[in-house]
Amino acid sequence: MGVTIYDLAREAGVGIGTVSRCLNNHPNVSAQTRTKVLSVAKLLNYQPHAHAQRLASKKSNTISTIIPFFTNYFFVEILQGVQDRALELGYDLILYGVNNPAQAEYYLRRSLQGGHVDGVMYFSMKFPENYITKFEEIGLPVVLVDTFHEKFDSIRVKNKEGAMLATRHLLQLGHRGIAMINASLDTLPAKDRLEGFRAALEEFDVPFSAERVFTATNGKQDGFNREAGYHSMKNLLQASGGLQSISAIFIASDVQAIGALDAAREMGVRVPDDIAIVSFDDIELAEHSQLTTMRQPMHEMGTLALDKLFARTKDPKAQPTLTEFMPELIIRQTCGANDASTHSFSSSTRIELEE
Amino acid sequence: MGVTIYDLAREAGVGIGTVSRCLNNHPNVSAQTRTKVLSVAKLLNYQPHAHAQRLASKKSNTISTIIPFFTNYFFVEILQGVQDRALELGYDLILYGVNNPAQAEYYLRRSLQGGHVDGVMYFSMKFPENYITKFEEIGLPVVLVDTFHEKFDSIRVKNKEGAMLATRHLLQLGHRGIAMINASLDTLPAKDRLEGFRAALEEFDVPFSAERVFTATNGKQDGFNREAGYHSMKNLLQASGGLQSISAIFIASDVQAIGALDAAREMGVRVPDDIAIVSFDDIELAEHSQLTTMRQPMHEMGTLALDKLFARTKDPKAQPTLTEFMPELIIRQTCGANDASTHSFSSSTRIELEE
DNA sequence: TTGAAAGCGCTAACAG
DNA sequence: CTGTTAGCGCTTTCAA
Repeated sequence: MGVTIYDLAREAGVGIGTVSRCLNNHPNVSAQTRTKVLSVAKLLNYQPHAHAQRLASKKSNTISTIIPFFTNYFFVEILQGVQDRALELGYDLILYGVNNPAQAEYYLRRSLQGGHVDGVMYFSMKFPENYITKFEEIGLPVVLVDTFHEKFDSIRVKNKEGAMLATRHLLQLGHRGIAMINASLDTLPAKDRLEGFRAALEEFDVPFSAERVFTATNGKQDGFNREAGYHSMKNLLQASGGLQSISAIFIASDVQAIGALDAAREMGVRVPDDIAIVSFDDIELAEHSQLTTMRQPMHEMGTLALDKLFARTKDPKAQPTLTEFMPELIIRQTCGANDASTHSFSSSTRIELEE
Repeated sequence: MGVTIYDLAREAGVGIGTVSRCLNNHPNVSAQTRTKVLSVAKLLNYQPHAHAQRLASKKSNTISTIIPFFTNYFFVEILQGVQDRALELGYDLILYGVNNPAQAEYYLRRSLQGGHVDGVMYFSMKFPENYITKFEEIGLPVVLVDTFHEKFDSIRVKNKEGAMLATRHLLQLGHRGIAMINASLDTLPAKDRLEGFRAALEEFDVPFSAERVFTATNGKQDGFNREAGYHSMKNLLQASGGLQSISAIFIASDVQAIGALDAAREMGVRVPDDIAIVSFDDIELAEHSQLTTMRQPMHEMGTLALDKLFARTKDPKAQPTLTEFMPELIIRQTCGANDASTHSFSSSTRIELEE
């Protein structure tokens, strides 16, 4: 069934070592034998056995991506970047979608399996401490995307600063009754964005009130989804005080904002007339919903993640790196600042931080 | 660096064969040695080497998914189904996102590589004829999703019938000037949906006019995306006649419809008052945009696809199967049939984003 | 029930 | 430049 290098060797009248050299473009082969072997290989439609190669060479050319709810479009857009670079570099991408914390550990364990993958990309979740040393011992590269740990290469967005920009924008438009719709504080981005929200309020001497932070607790999910946004918005609008005291909301992600818009529409609340909204991410659909939002360079984050992983396989001992992107305020309709003269307050500069 | 079965064998004082048997739950081992070996394995934190297993057992427990533009949410939702089942069955999922036809063949070739994967899931695209025999010869299982070939197991939706239902709905609402926004006819779904559109018109004795079928030709993509929908809608609205003669549109997918809504809003055209819309897919966001659309059971299609692949590895000689789902009309706001709405959303107008 | 040994298909070191 | 040989870590006979 399978053509092996032994077949090629016999057919071409050479040894298997030579065949291997020809196939792998090793230097020390005469042009003549190379042509010969290659033509025989084509003739017999030879296909190398992936796992034999991997066993012998100790390289899998595969990386795993561990992603919470990859149905969240934020991840899809990052994945597209990863995928594009993976194609160039000849990597296979294993997709591990996580639906609860236990699953994340399962996939981590699976990735740890001897030689299974050459590296792991871990998204948005807090990396479990008890796995840190395991990865260090094995020497399996890890890149963290949208989250952080000092032991590993990390890529993320300046969430706190972004949240400040977003909230500040609302404040500058004159709003003072500002609420926040957030996701689970178990995730780093949610925590940082809350901090930024708070810091911006303080800047403007607006007292922070925990009662104005709404987080939908829909089961085990992290809250970065449309439903959670929908429910948070309902809660917000029904809260005592409600629209009396609140005129603007900072929402932790676009998908949540989309859900929030649905809730608002249902309850006859107009955006931005009755309530202004700024969110975070700038997924493709943000434009459709005319969301004013903080843009993250998702595609670039994806390609960079793979580059970092690749670099680390080359130099495992290097210091962990951290790349932080500054999100950019994209003004559309939901914030109520229609004058299109100002399109952005900050440029998405990229900041390299070596530790 | 890696703990092997030799280490376990030495430590437990048995042979490697016995170790292997214990690890794989083979019957013929004494309970005593099994416990012993297993405890040693735990102690040494043994992790089997994936590729050695795969080389020896000739099974990879991996399948590849070849998907056009997987950023299209339709695929994301199917993938979620595939992923859920893959977890249960212990399969790894390789993600191959295709951006042009040549890439599809590349990934097909890659999947064909000896033992690389146990099966291939091929989405929505026409399966290249010259690869049919290659897969048959190798005996590598293929499942087609959202496309069809008699040689392979296929899963799809009754596109023609679905398109007829959609168009008929518009006709029954009294519309006669009905246009269609379609995607590239290189894809089976687009072809079938056009056929259904046409057939429904004929039923009602409405003459079909090719000029009323709009397909945006944005480069190499298949047209099932938001931008294509946007441009098609612009073309439609600017076409001679335009709104004079057209009062309703059947759009080949939700993502295109979302783009079309953007174009309509931009040009001050109200949906459904000025023009009614019915689309296809019922992705999660269809509800957000209140699209009347044809629902496809995407998650179920995903799990079924993996089941079929699994079944085929068990019985490679079985006749190829075809499973067809009948799409279901979901009535929301864009078609203008508000009274019949199946959802509890208020019939108030869309979010007010116009300036 | 168990140990020993023969591969799985390939890479890479080592002689020639 | 090329053939031979020894693994890579595991599964699976085949005897014992």
